[in-house]
Amino acid sequence: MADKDEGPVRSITDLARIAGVSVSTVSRALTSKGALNKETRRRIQLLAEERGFQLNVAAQNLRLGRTGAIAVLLPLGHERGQHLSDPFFMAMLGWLAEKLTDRGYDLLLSRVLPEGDDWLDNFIRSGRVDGVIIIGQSNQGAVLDRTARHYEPMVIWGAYSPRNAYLTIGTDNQSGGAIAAQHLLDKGRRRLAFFGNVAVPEFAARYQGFLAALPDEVRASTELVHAHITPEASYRMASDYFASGKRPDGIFAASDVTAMSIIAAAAEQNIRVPDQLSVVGFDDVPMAQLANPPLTTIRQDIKRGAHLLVDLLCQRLAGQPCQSIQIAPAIIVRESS
Amino acid sequence: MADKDEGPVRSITDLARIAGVSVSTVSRALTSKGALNKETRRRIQLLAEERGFQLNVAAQNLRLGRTGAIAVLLPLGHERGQHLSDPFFMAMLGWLAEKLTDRGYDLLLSRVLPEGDDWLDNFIRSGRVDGVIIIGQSNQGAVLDRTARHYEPMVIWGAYSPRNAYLTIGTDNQSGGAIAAQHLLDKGRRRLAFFGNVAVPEFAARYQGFLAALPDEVRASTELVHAHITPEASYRMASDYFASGKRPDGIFAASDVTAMSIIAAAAEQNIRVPDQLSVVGFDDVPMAQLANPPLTTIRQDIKRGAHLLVDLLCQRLAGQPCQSIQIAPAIIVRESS
DNA sequence: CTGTTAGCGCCTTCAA
DNA sequence: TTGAAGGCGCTAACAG
Repeated sequence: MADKDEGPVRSITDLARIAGVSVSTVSRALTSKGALNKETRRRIQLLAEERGFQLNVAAQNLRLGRTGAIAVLLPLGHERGQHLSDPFFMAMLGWLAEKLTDRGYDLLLSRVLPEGDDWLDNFIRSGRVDGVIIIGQSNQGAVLDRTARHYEPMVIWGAYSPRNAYLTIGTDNQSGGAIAAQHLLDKGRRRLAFFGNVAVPEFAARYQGFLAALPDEVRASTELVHAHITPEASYRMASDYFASGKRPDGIFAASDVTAMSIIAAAAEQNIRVPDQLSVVGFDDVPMAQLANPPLTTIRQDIKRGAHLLVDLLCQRLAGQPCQSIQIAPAIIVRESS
Repeated sequence: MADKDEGPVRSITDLARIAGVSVSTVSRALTSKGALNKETRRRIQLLAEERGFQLNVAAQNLRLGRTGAIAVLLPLGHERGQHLSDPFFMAMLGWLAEKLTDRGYDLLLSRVLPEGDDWLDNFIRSGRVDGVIIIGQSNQGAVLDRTARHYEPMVIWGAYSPRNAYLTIGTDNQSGGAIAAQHLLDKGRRRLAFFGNVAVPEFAARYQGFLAALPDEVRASTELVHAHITPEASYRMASDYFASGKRPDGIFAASDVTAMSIIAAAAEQNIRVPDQLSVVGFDDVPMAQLANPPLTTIRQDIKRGAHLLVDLLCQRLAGQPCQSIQIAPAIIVRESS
């Protein structure tokens, strides 16, 4: 029947010629859309398989007016370091990849150095993706707000604020801070410090929740130490801090990486954790249980967060109404406190 | 001059109408390709900016017969755990993202559960990307070999073997193993063990290099402990191992994550590192210096590796000849040994 | 220097 | 049930 036409099959046109049918028939057979004789469909699908042919996704998408891809953007606004290697983001990225694949989307990964205030609009207008997930609002709240007014399919992982025009999914950072405070108080700690960069909205909320849960006299003496997010910077900051003679008995760190850096710096200066100093982290990254001593930390449910991000984005893409969600954190008590 | 035509500008056709020129003129102006009157070009670029118009990348790519994207694939063949959160891989991904962006490519991230032996061909034939970078050959050597015979633009991060038909970039794992062995010997250690899953070719090479560098009598007593890659699994394995009364004085771990798990398990059973036990890791992930004690490890130059991967892939895309490269590892001595 | 035209590979309406 | 034809947004000959 079919000509034993050799040569590579590059398009439905080729396949149609070989099968002796029209391109539209091939299209219908391979997309399983539209009415088509069962036998014809099977025959063409078989032929395609045999010849190793698959529809060209790019052309398909162009025709359908979509891209089939979702961008995951990491704005590196406040921290220039190797942000992308932060274990928290990485775990998040893993779950996002899985969830987006399940939904039939490709994941386009992009590190962004936000320059000026139209990097986001530019990216969106280039038309490479159908929607955008942004991990961490960094210091780009204004840009996000502006874009959100005219671009729907965008969801941000980060701290919630009723003032934001954009959709967020994120841990309830304030209550996380409060839990950490209560835990340190329960341990009898009274000379406290917070390590973190409060220019990052998420960290600011953790600090605020922490402070708010302390009795006045404790709060008054609580120190704020501006630690950066990379291990190196955190370590140096903690080292200098201890070297200057500061001896708090409880530290709440804005992230597990910072907490582990603090423990390392403390060990070096013979400050015993948890005997002399209790340390509480934030995130519960996989590495936290391998810290020495294993890290007490405020757990963010990363998997759930990733799922919510994708679900919400898909709702937006489907034109359904939806709203920001805060996820309740939980404390994981190990041995560092 | 130009009509003050309102309404959104969705394509070069729209913009051409507004500007009173032809579509090809707009195309030439916006791509900065082809000869064009300087003034005309400026005028159209300005107009585009003003109306917030950018070329549709998807259409552009379709026309040019490319996609502008490179896939980064993670075959999760041998380990079902959260491989994507492995810090080594993450650091690699970060550098790849940066380097590919520099080269004008998008990065398409995909976790792959290799099923059957045509997952790779299927992916490639879907035409979503111009090239493929695969992180870790896992247990998929045969699949990679077969694909490499008919698909050029593919580079693999992993162990080199002259038997492979595919291009690899990777650390010289054997010599890394040898360096670790020499270091432990120098420290006076003689009762040794290797922790790692030797079904993974990279780990097998580390083990092999390790063994080969040992004197016969030490080698004969060296134990192989089959530890998985996730922190949880490694920790459990090390815990059971120590609990069973085993007391080596030197351990070489296939990865930093495993090494840190071993240290955590040792600490729990009051085995002092490095007094009673020297531990050497592999990778030098950022976290390694935060371990307690800070981890002695065989460093892989991840940044250089990522750059080479991208460079090599681009050479392939340009049709230039190229060959596999091994990167020399270096030991970073800290306090765990 | 600029316009006209023919596709890139696919989907879909309309007709047969 | 199937085919013909137009077009998604863009680029690149080829003319003028």
